[in-house]
Parts: sequence; structure tokens; C-alpha cells
Amino acid sequence: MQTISREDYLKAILKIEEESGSVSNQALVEKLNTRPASVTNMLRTLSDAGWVQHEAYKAVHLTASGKSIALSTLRRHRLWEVFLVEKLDFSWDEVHQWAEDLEHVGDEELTNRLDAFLGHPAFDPHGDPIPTAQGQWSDGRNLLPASLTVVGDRIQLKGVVDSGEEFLQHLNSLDIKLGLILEVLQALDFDGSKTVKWPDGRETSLSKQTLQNMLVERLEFQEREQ
Amino acid sequence: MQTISREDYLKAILKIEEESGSVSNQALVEKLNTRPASVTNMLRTLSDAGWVQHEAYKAVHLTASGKSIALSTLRRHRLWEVFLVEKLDFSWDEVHQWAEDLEHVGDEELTNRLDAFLGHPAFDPHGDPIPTAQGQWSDGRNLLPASLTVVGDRIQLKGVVDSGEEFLQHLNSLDIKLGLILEVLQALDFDGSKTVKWPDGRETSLSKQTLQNMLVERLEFQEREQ
DNA sequence: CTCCGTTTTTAGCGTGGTCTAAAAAAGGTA
DNA sequence: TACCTTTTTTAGACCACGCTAAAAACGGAG
Ligand SMILES: [Mn+2]
Ligand SMILES: [Mn+2]
Ligand SMILES: [Mn+2]
Ligand SMILES: [Mn+2]
Repeated sequence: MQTISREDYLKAILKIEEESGSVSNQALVEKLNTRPASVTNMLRTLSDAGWVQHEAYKAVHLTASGKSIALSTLRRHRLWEVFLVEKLDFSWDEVHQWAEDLEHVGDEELTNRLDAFLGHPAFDPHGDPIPTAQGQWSDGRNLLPASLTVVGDRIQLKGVVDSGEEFLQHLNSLDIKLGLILEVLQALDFDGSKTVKWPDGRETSLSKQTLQNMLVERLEFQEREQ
Repeated sequence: MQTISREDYLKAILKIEEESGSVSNQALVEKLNTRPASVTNMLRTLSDAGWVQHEAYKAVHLTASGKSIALSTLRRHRLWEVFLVEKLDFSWDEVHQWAEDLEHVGDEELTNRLDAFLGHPAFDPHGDPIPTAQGQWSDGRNLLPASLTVVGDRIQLKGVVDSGEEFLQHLNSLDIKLGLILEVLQALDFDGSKTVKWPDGRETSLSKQTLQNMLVERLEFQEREQ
């Protein structure tokens, strides 16, 4: 049977697989902020339920049914995040904690109604794609870290690599939000920082670390016109 | 520390106190569909936390802090019910199960934002009053069970005594919704049933049991005009 | 006051999940 | 290959919360 903890583990496995290809116990320890023994223990449970495939000392793999649970949990998580930002006016650094609870509430029917109410959003407030009801990943975008842009690029912020509270609050303090359009004015080789120009003409320097965590789209010419 | 189970118990104690004045273990067994030993056990926990006052074999009493937790849980429950009905188009018999989970999510800030988003509703989809952020009960209404109405009354459904799924689905099947205005045409003494007239002219007979569970307001003359 | 049915508590167990500490396995380096 | 560090598993404990069965207390009727 599904529990909050089991859904959290399955979701974490899905994300780690997505990020790094292979899922170790250690990676789960870090992602879930737990202890190795707890991970081993839960993997036994998930394996018995037929949601993961796991041999001792080997990498973890989601089964089809495990992946399906993970995807619908992730779908609920991201839809509730959209709800909290769009309808309740929370900022993107405040929503994760509540979505972590809300993702465990509701069935498919409720989720689909929420999805419809929100206008079938494709991305969550951090720019992460929202799986469809059929468990499809809709991420066909071509994003690059802002650290890889060059002088002269006009770029739009479409996502973040690290959606931890600390980094998001850092972006908040710089007044950087999803959808923001910047122009790269200058790039310093020695520390990887870049100077960017805001829509209002203001100029700021962004550190290499900040730029690496910002996922942007390079704007084409016709898009500049709209 | 607050847990889902503890919040459910506190809420149940509040409601039983409201309904019948005094809270016995037995009443909690019935309300929470659990066993006497579980109740005794939890009362020890709640008492240790300072949320209830309980001496063996005596009635249970909420402390100020316990009542505060119970009220905010009830507030969240009823606000989420409004959300599910008003925004996601669920019917009133479908919302309780999800509200039972949602009521455990969010802090005061989130609750107040939800409240504002919903337009500060005073009543939930079953006609029950929603406690304010300050923990006030806003129920100054003068409702009576429809069983006590007399021939000639024009009445409006404002609440239900029993908001269990079964009864609500029964009302659904009769096409009876909150806010519905009916006129009492006939009352049969021998079985307590009454014949009522719908706004569209249709006439139906309602059983004594059904009428006893419908809380209505007798409409004054000037209200008939609007 | 004594009985007896009801309510409540106690005792003991089960389940799901966490943790620490220690043992075992893995895997890279000398 | 042998060693050493890291990773994973095992062993054993703990906590929250449910349950059953039996004991104890309560409270009304005779
Ligand atoms: Mn979660
Ligand atoms: Mn997100
Ligand atoms: Mn609940
Ligand atoms: Mn309700």
C-alpha cells in the first residue's frame, strides 16, 4: 500500500535517475536527508511491493508500476506548486515545503480537476516540467545554463538547476524571476561572472555559481519583437 | 508535536463537545471508528502534551491550546471543502474524504491566503460555519430541522445535520442542494413525511428521516421578494 | 448493598518507519 | 594481491499508533 514515505522514496528515485542515470543508496541518503540503514530498509519494502528492482549492493531501478506512482506523485507536487504560486500568491521559494505534503493528497480525478482549474500548466514555478495524466514528460525545451551564454545574447530565464530554498531566496533578493529577460553585456573569464542588463536598463554582475544554476533560453530574433 | 492522528482526535473532541456537551471515550470510539484501547492510549498522549484534561473514567476536556489546534484544523477542513466544491466542482458528498487529508496541510499563513482566495466564506458546502482566523464561531443563524416546519412555510436549505456520504448522496439523488427553496404543501402526521414544492413547480414527498436531517431557514416576507 | 451490564483501562502484541553501531562487501590504489 | 576507504547491510532499539483480550471501575436496578 502507498504511504507518504514510500511515495517520497519513489519520487526521489525517479529524480536521481533523471539527474544522474544511476541510483545509489548514498544518493537517496542525501536526497531524502536520511540514514543508510533507513534506505536499505525501505528498499526492501519497495522491492516487496514490486515498485523497485534491487539486488544487494547494486543500483536501484524503478519498475513500471513504481515509475507510475513516482510520476503521479511528482505531477501532484508540481501542480500544487503552481496552485500555491498562481492562486495563493506565494513566491517560488515558499511552495516546496507545502507541496511536499500536498503531493500525497488526492486521487487521479482530483489531480485532473486541479490541472484543469490551473489551465493545464506545462511547467511548475521552478520551470520543471509537469508530467501529464498519462505520465508523459513534456520537456522538449532546449535550455542551457546561463554560464554558457556569450556576450550579446538575449536570454530568458526558464528554469533553475537547484530549486532549494537558499538559492531561490538568493534569486529573489536579486529580483530575478522566471520569465525574466536579460542581455549579456560582459563576461569575465577569471571568475566566470557576467554583467547583465535588465529590461529597465539596470546593470548587475552575476556570479559563476548563480549563472550555472539558471536555465535559460537564447531568444531568437522574431521573439525579440513580441 | 502535532500529528495527523492527534489533530483528528482534537477535532473530534471539539465536535462532540459541541454536539452533546460532554465527551466520553465511547463517543470518540464511534466518531473516529476506532477501539476503546486506542482512545485511552491517545488521551494519555494528548494529556501529556497539555491539549486535553483527562482523569481516568471521567469526561475529556480540551485545554485552551488543544481547542486552538482543533479549531484551526476544523477551519482548514472546511476551507478546503469550499475549495473543492467552488473551484474544482466536486459535489458536497465527495469532498469530505479529501478534506480529511488536506486539513493537516499548511500553516496559518497558507490557511489565511486560501481563505482570502475563496472570498472569506462563512460556511462550508454542508452549511457548517467556518471558524475565523481568531477561532471564532460565526454561527448566529437560526436554523431548524425541516421536520419542524408547517404547511405554508417557505424554507431554504442552509445546512444538514448528518453530512455523511450516504445521506448527502440521497439528497443528491433528490436533486436537493444547499440554498434550495421549497414550500411545504402538506404534512402527514402518521409517518412525519411532508410534500414540498420545488421552484419549478414539481412536487415531491420527503420522509421524516430526510426532513430531520435538513436544516432550514424560514424565509421572511421581504426575502421572498428578492 | 449486591449484582450485572457497560465503559474504560491495562497488558501485550503488530506494523511502519526511524535511528545507531557494528559487520560485511565493494572497489580503487599501492 | 593486499590494503584501506567508502558504501551497504545487518542487528537491535525506539517511537507512534493501531489492535485484541482480559481486568478493573462505574453506575443503575433490584
Ligand atoms: Mn512528500
Ligand atoms: Mn518545483
Ligand atoms: Mn483528518
Ligand atoms: Mn463539511
